Amino acid sequence: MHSMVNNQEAQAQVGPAPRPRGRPRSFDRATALEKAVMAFWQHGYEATSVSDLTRVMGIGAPSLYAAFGDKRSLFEEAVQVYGGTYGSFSGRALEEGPTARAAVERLLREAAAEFTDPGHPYGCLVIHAATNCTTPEVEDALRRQRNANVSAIESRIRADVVAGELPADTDAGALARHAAAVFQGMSQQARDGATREELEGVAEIAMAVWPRTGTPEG
Amino acid sequence: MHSMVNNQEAQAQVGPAPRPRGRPRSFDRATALEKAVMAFWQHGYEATSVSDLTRVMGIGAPSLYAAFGDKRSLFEEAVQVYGGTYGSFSGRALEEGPTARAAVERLLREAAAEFTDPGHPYGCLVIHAATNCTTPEVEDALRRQRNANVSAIESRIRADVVAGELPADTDAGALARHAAAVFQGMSQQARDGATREELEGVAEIAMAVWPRTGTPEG
DNA sequence: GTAATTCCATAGCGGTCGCTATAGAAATGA
DNA sequence: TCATTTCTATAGCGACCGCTATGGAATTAC
Repeated sequence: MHSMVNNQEAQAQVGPAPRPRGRPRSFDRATALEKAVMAFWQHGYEATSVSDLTRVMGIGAPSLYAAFGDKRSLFEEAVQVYGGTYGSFSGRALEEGPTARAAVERLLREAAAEFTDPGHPYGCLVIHAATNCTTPEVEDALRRQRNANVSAIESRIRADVVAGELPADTDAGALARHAAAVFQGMSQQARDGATREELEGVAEIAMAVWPRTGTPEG
Repeated sequence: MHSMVNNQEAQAQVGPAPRPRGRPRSFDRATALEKAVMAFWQHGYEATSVSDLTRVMGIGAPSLYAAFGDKRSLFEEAVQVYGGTYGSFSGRALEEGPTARAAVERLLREAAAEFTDPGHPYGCLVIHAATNCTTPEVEDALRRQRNANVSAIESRIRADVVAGELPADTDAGALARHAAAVFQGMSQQARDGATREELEGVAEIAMAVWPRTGTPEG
């Protein structure tokens, strides 16, 4: 009974959704979740109390637990929403960029804009929301995600090396780690008050380190 | 009576230190403070409870409050100790480097070693210890310190520009912010498990962006 | 030795944490 | 309308938070 998940949410899009008996939920789940994303994004996992969450989500504590399980599940779901919306630009940049260089350049340039967008908290949720966290599982989950992003950049670079787009002696791991460090540093700078233009300057400077071969310009 | 500071610590090195009456403290203040530095460094300000502190410092709560005021004062003192020891390399690098380029190169290279030293927590206390902090004064204090470091790098670069060591059109602010972003990103990477060698690779790549004039090589 | 002083350990303060039992209100199918 | 179902709000659980009053032990000056 304790760890029982509300199977109402679990089985999405199965059949014509037979109207459940009894009183329906009086708040919009997605809207409330979006509010939770913002709270976690701004204050981090632990510094955002359930009391804070119920206030910004506009619901009572029992409703929160009925709809989202517990605080940790809500956070995990919030991270997932973030990754599918505000944070999706990074994956898109790496996938759609014609070259690794173009992909990373787009990654950093869009990060400058995204990290300083006044429409939401500054910086990257994945980078900051689980730092100084007394729940190791939560901290580790986001750490794994960050390291996976580094690996994704490295894979993109490695693909360009084998394709001859980058020199054969390119240190893909180091180059990827450098890009990730700049990315993460930009997020920190955004939190510390840097403007979009300033971060774009950082991105531009960082891109100067890339080796140029393959398509000789001019 | 409440905000009374122990004037025993306040007036240091004034006269031959007349032995205070009563039972002397039975623990070494500096040693206990060092333990607090480590705890705050590893877990951050809020995630380190007074209970954690008394345990690692090996003293009772009343002793802690008598010797250090309150948790926040202890943290501020810990930050000061950090800045004068483990974190002092950054200031030294900027002061002692013959050129801005050499200074930043030394800054990043020593950061790679310092951030991954197995003898203490990874990364930089100033960067991480006050993130996701519900006490704005604490968070702001470290933010100001980080931004002051960016300004220090910028000043060092600007000095080289006026000295002709760097091109006149050098964007000192952007170059400084880039170095700071790499520095902060390296700290994050260290926390996420990057090795010293990996961070040295990042530092080396990052240094490739620097313009070269003044002393033409060869 | 004696009195004065300061240490420290225990125990507990009010407050907040994440979480939940309870029960009344609201919306359902019949 | 009625009985059923599920919502929500209040209130409170035990645990921990930062912090401190109390009192006995330890060390001092005399």
